[in-house]
Amino acid sequence: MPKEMHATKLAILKATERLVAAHGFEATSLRAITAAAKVNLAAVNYHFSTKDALILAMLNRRLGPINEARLVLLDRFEKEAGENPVALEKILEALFRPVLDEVSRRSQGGRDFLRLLALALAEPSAYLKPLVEKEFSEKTRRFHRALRRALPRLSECEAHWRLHFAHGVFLHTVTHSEVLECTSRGRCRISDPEATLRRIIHFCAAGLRSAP
Amino acid sequence: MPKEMHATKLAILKATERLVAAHGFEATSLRAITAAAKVNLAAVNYHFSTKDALILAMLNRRLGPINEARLVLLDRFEKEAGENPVALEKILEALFRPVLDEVSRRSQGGRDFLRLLALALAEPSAYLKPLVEKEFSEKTRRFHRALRRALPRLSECEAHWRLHFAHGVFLHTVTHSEVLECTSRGRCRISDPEATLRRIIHFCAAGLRSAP
DNA sequence: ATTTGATTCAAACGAACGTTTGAATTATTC
DNA sequence: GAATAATTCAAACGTTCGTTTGAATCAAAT
Repeated sequence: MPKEMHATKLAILKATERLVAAHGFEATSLRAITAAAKVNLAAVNYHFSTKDALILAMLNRRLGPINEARLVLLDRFEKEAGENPVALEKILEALFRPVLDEVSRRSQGGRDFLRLLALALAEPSAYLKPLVEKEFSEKTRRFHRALRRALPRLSECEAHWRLHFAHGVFLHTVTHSEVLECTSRGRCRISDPEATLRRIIHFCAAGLRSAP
Repeated sequence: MPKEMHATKLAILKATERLVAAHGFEATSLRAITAAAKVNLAAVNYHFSTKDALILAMLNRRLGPINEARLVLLDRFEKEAGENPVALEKILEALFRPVLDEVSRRSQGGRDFLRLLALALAEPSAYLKPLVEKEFSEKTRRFHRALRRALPRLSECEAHWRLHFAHGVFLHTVTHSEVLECTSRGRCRISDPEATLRRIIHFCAAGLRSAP
């Protein structure tokens, strides 16, 4: 897909990613984007029709592969487990690792991607709602089922709540890591993704396993 | 303070709260605010100088009392505990209850307030940074100290991480409750604040207590 | 009743926005 | 190499934005 994409289109997407992460959706103008991408202003409307469509294309480019990777990883763990339920820690790893992998894969711009995640979640504009719902709905269903097999004592409702909590731990940790660095006065850093992942999984597993 | 405030100023603040929660900071124009508040457009600049100052005033009006209530509640629990460390569940209650109280106190507009919280956290604009830092820094220090007394086996660094995780559980739960309602297909509702608080505290306490 | 200060108002300011246009340019196809 | 399609470009469109202005209105104090 990226091979077949025009250089202009790709440059616009990359510039959009960087600028939106830094300034937000509304505060990022098409003029700033096209200036950073060194393309003509009208190129945006030519390649993406509208600004909203550009934003959606930019988010989909990143979120699609990540959700796919999550399901692939869960598949692998389920195959490895055979008849047994997948271990709770493995389920959480399948849920969280692909995001952190995406962050560390790209030397720079890793944090940009997390900012976009936080922005898209908080954005009240209606045009992002379908994307967020798609992002959560079908993926969560698979993980919910795996979770219920791993923790059969949990009621269906309780499992939904706790999966929501686990998502909160992860999303808040990675999207607002600067808060942790600030309140700990630099003592805690998120720079090591593997250690961060281990901490998050450990915390969530304990919360998920606790007696209802 | 609200007694001494001019009716115009108050009407602007209330309208701002509602509209910003619905549409975001940038997407909410002063013209929309003043129309909803039934005041003249220039009244905003007269009473608040600038739009940014208006946003800050609106957020401070809500966040200030809540952080105060958190510390007051923690004080009370510490006094009740005497020489002993405050129970972990009490610490978490002091941290989270004041927010949910604020939500249920106002029949309507309760969810508006949570949306504002999520928006302010995600907003990349520089002018909100001081507010977010003030919101977290001094308050977190008090709760961090109480947490270390309750869980002396935790290293200082580990305590910072886990407090950050607990914040994530709470903030994501309340600010994105619609995601939970969607993924659970309506089975889980956040409408009962007391039950929600109990669930969150239970989950976080288990995660915080787990062996390092 | 008059003066003084605070508040409201209609109107306009300049700047920035997303989008459109139509010609110029480049790439592709026959 | 001519014809056709795809892309780029400078310029402008109409709108909306936050802010300012200066007169009008209201309140309080003399």
